Amino acid sequence: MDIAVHKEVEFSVRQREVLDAVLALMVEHGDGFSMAAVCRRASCSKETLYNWFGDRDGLLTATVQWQASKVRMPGLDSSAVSAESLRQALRSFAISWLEVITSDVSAALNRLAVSHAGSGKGRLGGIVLEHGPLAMRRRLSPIFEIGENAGLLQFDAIDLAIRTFFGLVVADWQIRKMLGEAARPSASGIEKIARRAVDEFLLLYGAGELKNSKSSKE
Amino acid sequence: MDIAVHKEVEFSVRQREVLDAVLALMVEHGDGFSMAAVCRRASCSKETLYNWFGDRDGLLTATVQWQASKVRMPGLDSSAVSAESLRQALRSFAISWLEVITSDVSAALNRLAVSHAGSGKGRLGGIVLEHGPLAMRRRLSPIFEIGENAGLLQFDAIDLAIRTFFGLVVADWQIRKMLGEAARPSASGIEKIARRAVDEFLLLYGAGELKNSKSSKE
DNA sequence: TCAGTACCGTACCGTACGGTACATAGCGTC
DNA sequence: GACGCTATGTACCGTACGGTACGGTACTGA
Repeated sequence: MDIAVHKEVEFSVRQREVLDAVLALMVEHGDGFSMAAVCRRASCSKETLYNWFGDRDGLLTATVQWQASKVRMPGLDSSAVSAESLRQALRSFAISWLEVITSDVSAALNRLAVSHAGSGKGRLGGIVLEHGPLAMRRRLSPIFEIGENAGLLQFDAIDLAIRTFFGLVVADWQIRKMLGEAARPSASGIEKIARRAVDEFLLLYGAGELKNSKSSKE
Repeated sequence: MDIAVHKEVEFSVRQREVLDAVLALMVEHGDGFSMAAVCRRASCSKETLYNWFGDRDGLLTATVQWQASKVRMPGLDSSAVSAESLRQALRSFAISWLEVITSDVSAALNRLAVSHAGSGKGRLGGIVLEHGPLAMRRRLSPIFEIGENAGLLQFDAIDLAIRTFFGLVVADWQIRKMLGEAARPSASGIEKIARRAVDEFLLLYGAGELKNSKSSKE
């Protein structure tokens, strides 16, 4: 699952400015912006654009990678894991994830990737898949294993448990956001959603003291 | 929630042929097909196309509605509901839903709607949202209420329960499909997924004899 | 001072596409 | 057989966009 190339691309300051301009345009117009519009927005010339990124697809790819490189996810310290720290880790993971997928930038990126995957035009779909659902699985895996080894989680197959976690957290938020339903839950709303999702998840897969223990109000 | 207009549109046989051609093109090329391509595929003239559907957006809208009108979902007879019949209803609902969202046609449609929602171009996003997640909620609602009245289900808020059901069933299948991950679960695979999702759901929201009762192998 | 480099701004080219106009053909009706 | 109706096929127009070319400018380093 980790065979995909994680080419770490470095961009200059100026290039990052350009890519941020592209991100802004994506949020505003989806795929419907021209290279000329990028130049206007970023105050750069077309030639520079083509020198740096090759063609339009290259520019979009770079933009996706640039955005992906910004996203970081919380981890879990394996040395001192307790019922509460595990619950907290899952919860903040869920919060981060919900914040990402309901953000305008992420929605725009996902829209772009999805439509490119449909046109079979490039690797954008693969890249976003790699940095989206698959990255979530990769990052969640060690946390789950730590939990299992500590006797706090119990599952037959880690893949299925992770998928369940994904489903409980994301539910229909992502697809509704992508389909243009404007409202994004507030910060406290997201926290509530995450809390509930984690509680439900632990009802299903918690073990020992985590099972059936309601979340603390902290 | 039911305020949206369900304009039942009738199409002639010939028009349906054209719309099916559009569907096929969508599956193959996403949004990247021309009106001329539609004409070639359907052996009709541009003028006819524009007479019938107004413009490109109208054609796409009609196509989405035509496809949506094809999808039907299983219901539940409220008179004789038992633990087993409710479980079965949920299960076949889950199976139908999974079959729909992992189909190529649905993926193509969702891609289109999603990218149009991003460009703010039309009502496609709203239409698909209406016939997708929101339709699922609408159709699931009465089933849940029947279950609650029969003492088979127990939830604090029906909306949240439905969202949980959605999450457990759909999980990451839809987004991965939309992002171009080719593999679609087999029929028996889908059944397994549905069975597991319903089991998990009933662990969380089942009451009485449904709670903690593992699913029968039927 | 001058060459080299990196970038900006803009004009330009080819093409593809949405949409329109028109000429033509099948077909039912009187 | 003349008519309206509907649909096909094709030729055409305007435009928008991807991509290229080129002149001009600022900076760097010898």
